[in-house]
Amino acid sequence: MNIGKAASQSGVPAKTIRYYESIGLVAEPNRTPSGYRDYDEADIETLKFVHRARSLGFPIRDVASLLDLWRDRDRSSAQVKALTQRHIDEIGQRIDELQSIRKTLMDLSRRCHGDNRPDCPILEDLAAETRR
Amino acid sequence: MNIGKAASQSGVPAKTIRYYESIGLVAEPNRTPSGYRDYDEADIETLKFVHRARSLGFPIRDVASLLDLWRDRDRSSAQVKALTQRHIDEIGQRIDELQSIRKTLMDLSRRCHGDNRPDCPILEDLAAETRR
DNA sequence: CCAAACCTTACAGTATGATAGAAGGTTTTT
DNA sequence: AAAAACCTTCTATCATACTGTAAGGTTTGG
Repeated sequence: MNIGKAASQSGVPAKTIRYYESIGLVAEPNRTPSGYRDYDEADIETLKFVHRARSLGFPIRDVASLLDLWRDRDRSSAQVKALTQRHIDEIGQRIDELQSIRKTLMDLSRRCHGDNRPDCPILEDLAAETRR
Repeated sequence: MNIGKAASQSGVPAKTIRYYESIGLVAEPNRTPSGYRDYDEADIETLKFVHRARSLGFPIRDVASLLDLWRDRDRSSAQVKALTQRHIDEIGQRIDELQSIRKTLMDLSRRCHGDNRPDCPILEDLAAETRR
């Protein structure tokens, strides 16, 4: 299966597959006599795995770890769970941060008339308030 | 006031001040006879404004707009409010996305024993499930 | 008076993860 | 057989926002 087919089967664009190969995230596939990359079913499963892990926001480094664990028949589920928990925690922190920012903005926005007059607490606060 | 002082007063690192100048976000300040950047109080206020807007997650492009509005005595508060609302919406979308990912991960994690056994629904799902 | 601690510009590199384009070879379709 | 649609490698660029480094000039403190 050539890279175009592998791309449509796995959901990972051909360009991105080559990129993943170049950074060592996925192994180099076999080649046809003419030099085309030749993917088998196992390769496609790997690409799908990577695609799903990325879509869940795992950074490339973590995807590499997950792939290693996936392939390691002696892994403990605790290792996988720990990695996942770390990622969950990081996402939680990002959410908290964004919510705090959003709340501040909404407070500011609520106090702004939003009409034709120029006075605006949003700008006033950006200009003067000492926050955090 | 030289750039080091301006940096400590405003909270924006000297390097970053020069960067902001280079992209046109802030104006070029006066120079001393020897060529040093020379900042006055108004410059510092501008830098503080930028610093606060950035800390609220406004992208540089939006900070530029806010600065323009801040300086425009004829602005309408509606313009500022609209810009802020857009930013609030964007943050809301990012939060929703992260929460959805987090929920999926927590569901997976809950089903994983997290012990010494190798079987792990997290990996199984990454390998096989067709999601979204 | 001289060394430390500033400052200057210019260029390159970091982080993160791709994506685009060029030049040229291969396969498939008509 | 020719054209369309692939594929190859290599290099560069995007987005976003800085940060680091080198080479050299200026100011400040003891």
